[in-house]
Amino acid sequence: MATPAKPYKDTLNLPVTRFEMKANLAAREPALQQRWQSERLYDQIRQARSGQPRRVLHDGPPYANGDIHMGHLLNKVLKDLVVRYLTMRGYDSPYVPGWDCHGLPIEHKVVKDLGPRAAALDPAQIRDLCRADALRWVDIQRAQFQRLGILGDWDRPYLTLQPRYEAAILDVLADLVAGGYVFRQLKPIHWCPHDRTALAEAELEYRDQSTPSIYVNFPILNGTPAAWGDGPWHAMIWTTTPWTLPANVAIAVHPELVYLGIRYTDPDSGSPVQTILAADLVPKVLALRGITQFEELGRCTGAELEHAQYRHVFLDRASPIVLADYVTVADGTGLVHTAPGHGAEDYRTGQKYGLPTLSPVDESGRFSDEAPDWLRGQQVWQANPAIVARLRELGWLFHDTRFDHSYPHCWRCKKPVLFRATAQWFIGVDRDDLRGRTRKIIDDSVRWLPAWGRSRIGGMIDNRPDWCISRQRHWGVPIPVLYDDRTGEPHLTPASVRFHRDLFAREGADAWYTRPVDQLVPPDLDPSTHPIEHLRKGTDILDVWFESGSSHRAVLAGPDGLGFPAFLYLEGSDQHRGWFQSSILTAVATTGLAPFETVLTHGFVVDDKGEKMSKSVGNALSAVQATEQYGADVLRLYVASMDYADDVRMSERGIKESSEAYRKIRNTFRFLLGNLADYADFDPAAVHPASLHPVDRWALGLLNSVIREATDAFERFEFYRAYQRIYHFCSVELSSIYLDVLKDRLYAELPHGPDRRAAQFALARIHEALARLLAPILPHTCEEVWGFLPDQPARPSSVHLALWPEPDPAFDNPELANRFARLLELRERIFVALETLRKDKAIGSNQEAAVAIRLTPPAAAALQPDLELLTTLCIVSEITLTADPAAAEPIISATRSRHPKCERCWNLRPSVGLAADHPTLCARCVAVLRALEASPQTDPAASLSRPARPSTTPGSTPA
RNA sequence: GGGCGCAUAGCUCAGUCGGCUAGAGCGCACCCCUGAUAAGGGUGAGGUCCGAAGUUCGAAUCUUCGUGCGCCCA
Repeated sequence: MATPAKPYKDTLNLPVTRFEMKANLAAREPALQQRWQSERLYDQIRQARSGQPRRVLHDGPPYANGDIHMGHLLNKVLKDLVVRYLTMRGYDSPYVPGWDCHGLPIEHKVVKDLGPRAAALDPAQIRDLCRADALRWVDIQRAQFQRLGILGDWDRPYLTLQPRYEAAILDVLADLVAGGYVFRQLKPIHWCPHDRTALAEAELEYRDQSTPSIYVNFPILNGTPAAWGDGPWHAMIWTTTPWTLPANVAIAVHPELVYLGIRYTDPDSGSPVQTILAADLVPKVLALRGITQFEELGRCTGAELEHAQYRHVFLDRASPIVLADYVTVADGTGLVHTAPGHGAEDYRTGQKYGLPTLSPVDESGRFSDEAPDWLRGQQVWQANPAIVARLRELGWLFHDTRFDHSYPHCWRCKKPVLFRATAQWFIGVDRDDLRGRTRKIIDDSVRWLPAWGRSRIGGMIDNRPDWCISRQRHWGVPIPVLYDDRTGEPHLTPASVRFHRDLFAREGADAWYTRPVDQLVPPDLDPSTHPIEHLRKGTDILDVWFESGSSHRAVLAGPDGLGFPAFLYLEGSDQHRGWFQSSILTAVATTGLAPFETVLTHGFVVDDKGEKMSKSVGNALSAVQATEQYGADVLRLYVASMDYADDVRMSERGIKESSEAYRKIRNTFRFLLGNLADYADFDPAAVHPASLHPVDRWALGLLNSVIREATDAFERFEFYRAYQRIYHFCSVELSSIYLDVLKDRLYAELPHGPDRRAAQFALARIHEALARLLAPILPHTCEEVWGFLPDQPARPSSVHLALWPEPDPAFDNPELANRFARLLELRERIFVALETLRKDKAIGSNQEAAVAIRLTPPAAAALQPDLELLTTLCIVSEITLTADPAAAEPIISATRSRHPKCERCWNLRPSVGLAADHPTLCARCVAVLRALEASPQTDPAASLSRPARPSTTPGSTPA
């Protein structure tokens, strides 16, 4: 290939490598992943780390539904960075991925797809369809995670639908029952009277509806401020659901709102009425009846009305006025009719004040026997007029009109739903002071990263209500309760739950649906008092948060577990409310310990404007598509580059920028490899430390600091710090300084000579350390690079079996580092001078320049010994130094060198032309050529193309 | 509406205890090289440190109140 014009080019040691500049990750990564799989890399790593100290990152299970999105990508890549780092640090760090397989979204979708046919299927058949759907998504998501290069036990994941997992859930439940935490209580839920079924929030469709709107005066018995004078006083409420009035047990006011006690004259009867209204609403409410005049008899805050008593408008019942901060003056009267059996907020208030939860409505939406005679059997909607008429007749009705508002309807039959109290199962968070004990463990025994995670989850634990663990669905783990249909009495004991646990372990939770009752009777249920013919199976399943919250039992605990507690849980910050909380509650209640030592959270993926990604807005990036287009390593680098403690901005442009950074790193590796192709020919140990140039020792000292800082960053899970440091090293310290400076030595010196070998020694060490440092972030690229390193007996076959790099104290040299810092500062000033020269077209490359520096005499004396080093660092032909007392600041001037240019090394040297046999070369190049001619074994072409590893780089044939 | 957070250059990040003209890399513009070549090198332009008020000799940094955005709850 040598052109006659440049015969000397063939005598240079130019870079040679088969490591391609073009990454082609879309094709290369899947091939590598295939290789890892067939070589069973994960198992090899497990074996290699067997017996080492364990550090387990316990995977929080994603929901098995839909393609993975950027949030999954962020989460799983962060986990992988941790696991790979721990593994390289020598820990036994298994990673068992999991999936959350039960729950409403899958069941809802399955039922929806079935349409009318769903009604004909029994629960077991629905469950079969749900299982098939969940498993299908597990397979899809598994492939998508693997495509990202996530290292884990993908052949043996944990699934919440596995019998062994379902058994573990009941194991936890049994312990909670034994601990006295589990109880049954009425709670209002959305209920469709047409379909006679419970509905989840996600199954409601809100649409506008016209309802009654009535204002009712409740007679107050006592408790109004004394200054307001004698009664009779009233409290005026507003409601759009008259049918819930039979369940009224309180009237809620806002503690800080101002209320007025007023007297107005009823336009119909002409008699005066004294009632209470929120001050802001008095004129508006009175205007409904055309009343413009009223008398203010007193005012007070809502807080002063607390505990006042009133009498129900048509029942013989006294109830209190209570405080609730959700009361507003947006609508109504500022006094809220409260029926805990018919509303979520009302229920919470009822719990707070110990009020009864009344719900005299049956499953078809008719008033039950608990309702007054005159309502019994009526559909609640149809009873509204009767109730209004009764209020009018009794004189309590202030006003009656209509109101249009958004009201929930059933997704299936499209009819309005109601809130109806039903018996639900709970975990009492105040039983045995579970709340307080959990709070103490949160405060004292868990490390939260970032630290505010503690106050976040702590506040949630402090304020959370009892945990309702029952759901009226089919796709989940049944609460194994047997009811006596004569009394409704439930049987749920530690022994009974453990009996069903063992059954589920053998047959899965399906047994509950497929086996007849007589095969489900636990040994502690006495058939003489509870005859089998009177037993019926409970139809509730467990809250899926209870399932995933039991993963510490299913995956960590026990002889086959990964180890309890886990070293780390790592999820999005929404899990303070979700998985972290359900996990710590169940773990504290059953073991007294937190299931994790450290909890690390990340923010959410948002778009380039910082707003959340959503399909409907159209700003969501596809994780699957991005991986295909740019490659997993590019996206992994992107994730590693950002501080994930806060929200993480991701955009197409960001990925492109990450892609650029990737190319820079890849090219740095490529240059290193290109200059190490013949490195296998000699023993690095044979390179004498004294042969290293100062710049080599400087670079190796820098490498030490890179290793230390990256290690420190990984230890703190601050991957972006490691990224910034490593990237800066590649881009600035290597590419633009060290490697640039090294080119003359690498290309022009004798191939096996000490100067070139010294450089290669440094490059090899840098290369190896970089490959390891970047292996967690760029597992594919580093594995590829690893295959190009010269073979050594001690090196593992995969970089992922290798250990994390260690700094070599022999290269720590602060004095040298300081010297270089000063020289590099001077170098920058020189470059500014060269730039002027270049603009003037006086020079092209730095090699053509001659630099003159004037310094004060002491400064000049200090620089003198490093003058040659500075010349090398600047890649100029010569630098002259003059002492000048006037040069307070360095005075730098540059010209084109007057020496001729060496045709081989392109330096401008006075020695060019001195040798008669090589009239266009400098003395150094002449000497190198003569040495090459004298030593027959050094054929640079053959040497440079020798493959580093025969297996991956088949030898090229010397020309 | 409440709880927990975040806000420094177009992007990703530094900025110690309150103390120099607020830094780096990328990107961008311009230039060089053509022996890392769909590479490589250089120079340069980019900042209302989210806003306002306060504390202080001095605030990106501390305090308060806002604004925007996120998660969770209502």
